[in-house]
Amino acid sequence: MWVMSLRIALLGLLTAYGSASGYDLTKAFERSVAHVWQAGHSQIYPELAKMTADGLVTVEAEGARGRKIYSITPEGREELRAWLLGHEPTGPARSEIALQAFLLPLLESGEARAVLQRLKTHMERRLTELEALWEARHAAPGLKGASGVRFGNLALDLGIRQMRTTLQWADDAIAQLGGQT
Amino acid sequence: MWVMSLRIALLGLLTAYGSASGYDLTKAFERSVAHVWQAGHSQIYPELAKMTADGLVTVEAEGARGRKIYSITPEGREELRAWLLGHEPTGPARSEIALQAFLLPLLESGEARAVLQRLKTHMERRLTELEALWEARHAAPGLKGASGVRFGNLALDLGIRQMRTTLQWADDAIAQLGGQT
DNA sequence: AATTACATGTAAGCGGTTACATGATTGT
DNA sequence: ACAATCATGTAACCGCTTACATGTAATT
Repeated sequence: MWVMSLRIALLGLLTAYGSASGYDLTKAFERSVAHVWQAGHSQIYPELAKMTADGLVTVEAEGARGRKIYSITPEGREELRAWLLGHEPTGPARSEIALQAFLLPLLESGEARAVLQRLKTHMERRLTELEALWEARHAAPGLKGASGVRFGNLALDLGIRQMRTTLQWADDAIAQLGGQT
Repeated sequence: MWVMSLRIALLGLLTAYGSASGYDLTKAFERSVAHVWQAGHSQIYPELAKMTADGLVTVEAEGARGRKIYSITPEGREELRAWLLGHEPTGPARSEIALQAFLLPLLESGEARAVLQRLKTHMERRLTELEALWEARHAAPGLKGASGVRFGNLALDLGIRQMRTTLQWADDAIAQLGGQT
């Protein structure tokens, strides 16, 4: 039962925004958490319903177009707090890049180099996106959290660093292959 | 349809080992790929059955205790090759650490620091394990791939680098929090 | 009038985890 | 005899993706 991270992400967003509809949360997901976790509306709506049943959120009001406005309850706040303070991250994230890295020696070195090169191009594009986001955040005022740090900046920093590390790894791997052809 | 990475991992292992039973593959998973991808026997046995039906592997022989020995077919080899050469890695891996990082500003800085510290301890332990594995691999002769590189070394290198990066990030995040208390 | 954006849901199917279930062989 | 390991499978449940389905309000 203790993975349930969609729940946690939603509680986090509700804490940050105060109150929001399922639609708002879906959009907020796309804009922010999406770099770290994905979820579509078809997953979010039923989850909000379950969370309402579990008393973690409530329907505060119903607006135009059937819009339901949710807010977090004290129980929800407690659940979020408990997760943040007590959650032990489970085993290594399953990463397709890592799997590709694992299997790469099965290719001959010329092909392996081509794969790494393609991977690099892909990652460079992503890195540029993340860096642009970073710049934008440091120019415009953002959503503030309890400790005054902008919401999501730490995660963005982590993402950028990991991308750079992976790029460096790809470079070194290519260099190594080159020496063994 | 194009995620299917368990299939790919199994084909990769079968290529490396030549032939193996479902049991062997399950054990091999635990020992090697597990740092990158997890799968239990309850997933592997049915998948091998499906792969047999799809002509990617064949039951080469049946040994003692109902042991079925699988080997890869030319079609299987082709499938693996196509994936390695052609697979575009999809969006960012969903990582629990990253989600925690994202939500961390919702805690007050003392608590956030404690969470980061716990995360660090956890990651330091994992890093030590990975480094021990690295040392072991450089001492003992390992499984060799087509290009002469030891199978899985590239992935292990990537894992170690990412772990170090994440540790550095945690240190810097703690330092930042310290300055804001 | 037509299109876009808002807004909410359900259903099918897949991948993955945990637990259940069974039995043979080897080592102590 | 008993335990551990070998060896294979099934069932229930959950999380996630894709697609289906419906309707309202604002914009052009």
